[in-house]
Amino acid sequence: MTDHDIFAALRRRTVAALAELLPDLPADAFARVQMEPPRDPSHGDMATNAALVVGKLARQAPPKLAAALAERLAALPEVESAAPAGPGFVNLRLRESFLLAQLPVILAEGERYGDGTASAGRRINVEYVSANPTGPMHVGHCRGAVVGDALANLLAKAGWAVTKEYYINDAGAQVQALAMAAYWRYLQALLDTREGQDFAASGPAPLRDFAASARDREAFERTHGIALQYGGDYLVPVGQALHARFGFGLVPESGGEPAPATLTAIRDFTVERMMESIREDLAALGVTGQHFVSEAQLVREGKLEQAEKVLSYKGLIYRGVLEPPKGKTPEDWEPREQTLFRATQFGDEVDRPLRKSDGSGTYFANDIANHLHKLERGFAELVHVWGADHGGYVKRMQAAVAALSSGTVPLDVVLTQIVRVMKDGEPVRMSKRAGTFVTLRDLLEMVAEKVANPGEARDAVRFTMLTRKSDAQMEFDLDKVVEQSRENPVFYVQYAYARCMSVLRGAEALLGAKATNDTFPAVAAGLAASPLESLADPAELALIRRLTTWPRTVEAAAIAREPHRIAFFLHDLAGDFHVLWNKGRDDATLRFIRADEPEATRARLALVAATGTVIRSGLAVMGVTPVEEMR
RNA sequence: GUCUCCGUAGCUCAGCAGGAUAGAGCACCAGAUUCCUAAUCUGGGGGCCGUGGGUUCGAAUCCCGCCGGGGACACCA
Repeated sequence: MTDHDIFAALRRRTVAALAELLPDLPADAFARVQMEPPRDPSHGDMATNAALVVGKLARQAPPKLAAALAERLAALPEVESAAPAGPGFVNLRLRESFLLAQLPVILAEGERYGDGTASAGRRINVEYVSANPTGPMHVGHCRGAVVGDALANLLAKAGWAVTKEYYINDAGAQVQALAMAAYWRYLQALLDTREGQDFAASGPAPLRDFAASARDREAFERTHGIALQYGGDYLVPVGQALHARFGFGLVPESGGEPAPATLTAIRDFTVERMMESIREDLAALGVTGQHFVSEAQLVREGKLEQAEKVLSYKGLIYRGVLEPPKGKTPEDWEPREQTLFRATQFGDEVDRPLRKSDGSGTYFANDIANHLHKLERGFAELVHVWGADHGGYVKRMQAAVAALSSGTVPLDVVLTQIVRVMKDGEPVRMSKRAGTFVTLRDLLEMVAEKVANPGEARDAVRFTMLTRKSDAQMEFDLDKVVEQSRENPVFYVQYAYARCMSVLRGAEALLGAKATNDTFPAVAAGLAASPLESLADPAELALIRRLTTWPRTVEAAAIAREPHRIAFFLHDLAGDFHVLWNKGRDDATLRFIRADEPEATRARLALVAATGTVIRSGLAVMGVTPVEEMR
């Protein structure tokens, strides 16, 4: 429904009026016409740049055109007055009745208010998190998860048909290294058993020494001639699980390394366990409903070869030797003939290799396969949320998607910057589990220690992660996220909603129902027919004006792929509501519930319910639960 | 060296796909608060939007060059 967006509605009327004034102009001449709230409220409720934008094409002086346009707009039923201003703006003042009429619209539509149709239901694939299944998720993943999830929700609200996706990097060297580390932990688990100890004491010599080396990391690495990449404790339970599942069955018969098939079994088992743990972490964050795509499976299905074929058919693949990167040549650089993709034809700096010297695909090649897979499923737009350290990867991926789709499918990449977790003014670095970084679980637990329940911690984390533009670095202050004060936007917004609920609870007799989160939609809908004429205070009208900007906020944020705007909008909205609440403290006639004025009370309840509706709607996008009561 | 993101009030950050006098919170200053909806409220000071050009009726916003900071830069993912 775009007609609940009164800015869009009046923009259409403006364009129509303009088209009548200037019948010779082509329709696309009005593309840049905007209708927006003016910065300065004294300019009115809305302003349009229409005369400025088309003045040149129409060979008319903007101020003159603005005057003519204003005359027409003033005649509209929604408009109280219209006046040309400045270099060619037209300022509109809306009829109060028209503004007030938006409240029943909001109340009737409920949380659907703000839903968009501009995207016409285009299918969009939003891939996020995609943490390697080699360890626990850390705070960086956490931010990506929250941003991605909120962005997906936002796009869905704005009218896209959204698929949330998680790409599992379960092929390649890193999961091989993971398998070795899990194998090491498995041997350790064996040694912790009676049988294992007996074996280590009296088994066949080479095998015994080999197994016993697992007690010590360095000895294990020496014996196997490898360096363990994943030494974190989180694999200890995996080792135990491997033992429980396979008993002694994974120990190679003659010492030596485990057979490839054994290692594969270990790898699959371990990846599965890691993914389970990641899913648990995501669920704790409230991130669910993702579609999981396995890199290994794409490789097995030959998606890589298919992708190569497509590109090859388009003449975009060749054998060649790359120049060393300028300014910083790796020490072991040597000229090497490789299978290359002509990424430079699509705006990348250099052509990119698709095959390693052993013939297997590079990560990039597999990722191309992943994107072919997406395109085959019919997505019209693709979005990724990546950590900023992958910024250098954006161009080549966009080049690949442009090549595969012949430029018909855009790929947008949202980069999220580093999160520094702060506690008592100091950065928190260490993790009990992973040794080097703060895990997502650590973060949730640290926040949960300070609040009543895990849900509250999840909400605080999600909201806070969205209080910065995603490509700006962020400090996550553990002391502030749970602080109950105006300084904390999470609290500030939640408190506004709680106050809305508090008012509605206080009006139970009048509403004939008790207001709770569950009954809220019915209560709000029931207020849609309230008489509203008594709403006239500037603070009340300011709040209504804010509410009417919700649809355009959703649309703009979705197009810009910037979910943080929802958090800022809610903060502003909460601010308007708190102002009104505070006025009621000074002036009893502005209190929401007035025993002597049932009509005025119903009108204010309608306003309160509309405010609550939009807050709920915004929180839903962010994946945050509204709190109906605060104590 | 190349690419990329960033540079806005003392601090932390917004700035709505170029728009009219650049905003918020904190901090600072000055008031209010026996009653009322105080996990406070009202008001105020404070910025050549890093810098130099360009495009435009109009630039914090778009383009180019500098300065300063983060990140990434052949078979790793």
